[in-house]
Parts: sequence; C-alpha cells; structure tokens
Amino acid sequence: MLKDIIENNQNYQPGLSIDCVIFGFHDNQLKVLLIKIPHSKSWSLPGGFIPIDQDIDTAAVTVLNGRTGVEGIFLRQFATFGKIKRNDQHFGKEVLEYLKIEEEKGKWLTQRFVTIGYYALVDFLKTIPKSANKEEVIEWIDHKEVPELILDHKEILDKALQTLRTELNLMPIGYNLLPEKFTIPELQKLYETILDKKLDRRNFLRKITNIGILTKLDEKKSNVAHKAPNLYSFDKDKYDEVLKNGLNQGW
Amino acid sequence: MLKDIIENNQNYQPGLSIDCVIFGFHDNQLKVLLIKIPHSKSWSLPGGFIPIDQDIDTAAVTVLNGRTGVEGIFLRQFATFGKIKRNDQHFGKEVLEYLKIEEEKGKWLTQRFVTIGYYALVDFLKTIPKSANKEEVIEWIDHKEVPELILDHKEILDKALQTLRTELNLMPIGYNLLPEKFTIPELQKLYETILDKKLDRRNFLRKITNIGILTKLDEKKSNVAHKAPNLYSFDKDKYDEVLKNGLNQGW
DNA sequence: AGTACATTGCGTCATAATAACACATTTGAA
DNA sequence: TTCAAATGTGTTATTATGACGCAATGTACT
Repeated sequence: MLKDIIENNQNYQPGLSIDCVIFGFHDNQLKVLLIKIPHSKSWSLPGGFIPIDQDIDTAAVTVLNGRTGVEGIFLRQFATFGKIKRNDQHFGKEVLEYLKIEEEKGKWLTQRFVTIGYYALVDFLKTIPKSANKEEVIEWIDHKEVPELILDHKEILDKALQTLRTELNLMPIGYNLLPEKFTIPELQKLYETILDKKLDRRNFLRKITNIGILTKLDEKKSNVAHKAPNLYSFDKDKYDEVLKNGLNQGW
Repeated sequence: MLKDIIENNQNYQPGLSIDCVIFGFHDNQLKVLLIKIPHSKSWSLPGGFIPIDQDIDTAAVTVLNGRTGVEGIFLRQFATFGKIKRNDQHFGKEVLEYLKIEEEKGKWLTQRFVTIGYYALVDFLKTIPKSANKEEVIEWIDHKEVPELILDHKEILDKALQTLRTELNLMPIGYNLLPEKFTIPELQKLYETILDKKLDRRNFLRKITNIGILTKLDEKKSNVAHKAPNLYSFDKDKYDEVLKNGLNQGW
C-alpha cells in the first residue's frame, strides 16, 4: 500500500522509483499492462518504490510478480528518467489528497523523483493482472491505443518500445511472449507488430529458422481457418546460447 | 567541493549519484579518464551529485565539462547501478574522516546510494583533464591497464565498454574520438581496440566507406614511416543522418 | 644509389545473406 | 464443387562478406 510506504518512508530509497513497461502479445496485438488510478483521469505504468535494503533489480521483480503473478520472466532495465519537470508537485498533492494524508506528512512523496524504467516480456495467457486494491483497475491495452498517461509515462513507454525494437536485432525474442507451442506466422506477426512493418513470409521463415533456435513439432495447429500451420517450439538451450552471444554481430 | 555538497545536501537529490566513463583514443589505445582520491588506495570514475533543480542529463554534462573542458561531446546514459551492497558504509566513513566531517553531519553521504552511469566519447587532444583540488590526481589510463577501482566502479566501466561495443554495430562512432582529419588505418585501430580483435584492412575500408560518412581529403598524413596514408574527415551531415537512422537494421 | 621491408591502395574471387517473386497444397466457406 | 485465403517449399538476381593477391609508396639500411 502506498499509504504504508509514505508513512514508513524511512524504509525506502528517497526520490527514486521504478516503473515497468510490461509487454504481452495476444490477438496479433502487442499489449501493455496499464493501471487506472481512481484519483486521476489518466492511466499509469505499474510502478513501485525501492526498499532501502533491496537491489533495484529485486524491487523491479517484486513489482512485476505482484502485478502479473508470473515468475522467471524476461525483465530488463532500459533507462532512467530524471528530468526535473517529470513529476510536478500537482500530481503528488492529488495523490496525498486522495489518500487523506496531510501535506506535511506526505512530503516524502511530493519531493523530486527520478524513476528507473524496466521492461518485461510476459506470456499473455499465463498472466493474471492483479490490482492492488478495489478502486484500482489493471488492464492489458493495445500499444496502439494507449490512453493519456500520467507524468512522463508516455515517454517511458515509447523509450521501452524503441529499446525493444533495437534489441530485436541483437537477440532472439518470443520465448517470453508466446505460448510453448506456436506457429511461424504467429511469430512473424509478433515481429511485425513490434517493428510496425510487414515482412515477407518466406524470407522470414528462412531467416528465423537459420538462427537455429526453433524445433519443428510433428503437430499442426487445430481449429483454424484455411491451411493448418505447423507448430514449433523454442529449443531453450540454443535460445539461451544465442541470447548470450547475440546475433547480427556486424563487425 | 564534496564538503560543500554534504553540508548543503538539501540542495541535492538524496541517495543518487552520477558516474561517468569518459573514453578517449590516443597512441592506438582506448583510454579512460580516472581519478585518484587521496584517501583511498583505489582509483575512481569521475562522478558527481544531482542538484535538486537539475535534469540528470544536465548534471552529467556538468561532470563531464568540469573534468574535460570539452563541450558538445557525445554523452549517453547506459545503465543505473543499484545493488544494495554497491557502496559499503566503510567507504563513506573513510571519506568523512578525510574531509573531517562528523559522522552525524555526514549521514547524507553514508546512506545507500544508487548511481546512474553515463559514458562519453571525447577527443583526446582537445581534452585537458582537470582535478578538483590539489590532492586529487586525474589521468588518462589505458583501458587494458585499469588499476583497482573503488566500490563497483570496475563493473560500471565494464558495462560501459560492453555497451560501446554493442553500439558500434548500431551507429557510427569516431567523430567524437578522433581529430578532424584522420586516416583509415587510425579509424580501424579505434574499432579494433574497442572490439578487441583484428579486422581485415581491405574489408574494413570497403565496409566503412560504404556507410557513406567519410570524405576523402586531397591530403596525405605527413611525418610517418612507410607509405603516407590518405587523410579523411567525417561528413557531419551524413554522419548525423546515419546516427539518427542507425545502421545494420537486421529486420 | 640501390635494396629490403613495412604499410597503404586497389583489386579479385568464392561464398553467404538478402530481397523479390512463383507455384502447388490445404482447408473452410460460398 | 469451386473459390478464397492462408501455408509450405521452392527459384533467381542482387548484394554483402570473408579471404586473399599484388603493385605502389616511403623509410631505413648498406
């Protein structure tokens, strides 16, 4: 609870927060987990504070697990946001008013905050979004239809997506975003959605299989319109190896 | 002065610092600007604190300008370090003892600190390393001969170099590390030094010129042994364009 | 002055990666 | 039964890459 944190703020790193951009993939859409706070018209990224005796990475994992219930997911720090105007006094005071905390006692919250951005890739179907309380709404929202966000959260989200796009060229993705069994067209849609551009079906197949991280299963997807596509799974060992060594070395 | 900052710590963001990994290139060596603090056996990265009314990027620029005297340089945030054990109490107390500040008054410094890492690429010859005071030594040190560093500064340095290596595949570099006029072999040495591997002379020339950011000058380098190599300069417009759009798109 | 040697500039060639496209197959729906 | 939409498996031309060859240039040494 935010109120508890503010009242026991000596147990938390001052002026520093964490915000998570949690990506999922469903219905051919790249979705982001967003929170609607009752006291604001805007939505926000799931975030949290850093216990004084915890690594920042650990604090980020806590936020993620708390919101998704999923463990062992892909989580990566991508940038730290510290513009002086990023959190205005006004927003903090709104929160205090809502929580019925006096301005003096809530000073910890209205001080200047720097936030560390993490992005996560999770399996949409395994995720059960959890709201922290009754008034809070937490929802998967298509990244193309993100509503107005509080503070600089839009900027954080954009930067996360931009980072994800870049990292697509440096490492394989999909293991964390797709179910265990999936089809090549599904994987391609994921790539197309993240990159926001069409790729050639046949060239994609060749390139993705050449990486050597896919295992073709002796099974076809059922209950589909048109020709049933083959199912694949990731070869976790090879996947991890490529993750570690990177792809597209360049030089 | 650190003492002033501690005494006026209400003007600074608490528990948050900045550390800069400043790279330069000279004598075919990738060098890092390091500081020797009198009260410690170890060296450290140039760093600083964040004025409560300044963007973190601005604070990083201030650190950089203050140490190098160079302006308009390449400066990029690459990671934030926040392990709980990264700054031990012991180190902070040493500093306080050296500065003759009572433990109680110096509590601001011995609290838990998270640090934001920036790396910079500067022109070695245009840089005049500046020490903050008489007792402090600041020096260019070959990245292969870095001595013991305080706290987790070695980890920060390693991560900066690793980031630089990755970014070499995503963008052109050299504009900030080399003098205005340079030779292809010099540029190749820079790449080889950063990547820590040999590249083929002829293939390097082809690949680097194909990027389209180099202008061949009608001039040869003088006072050199053996055949005089041609001089080149960067085409700033095209360089910036490639910087913006990136290279090696992959997908 | 002549020669050896290191280094540069400009090539070639075989192979791999990429982009663009053709055609047959499978399946649900008209 | 036929059509439309999607999948599976190719082909071909172009480009990029990796591994070399060789002549030109300038220093250093005899």
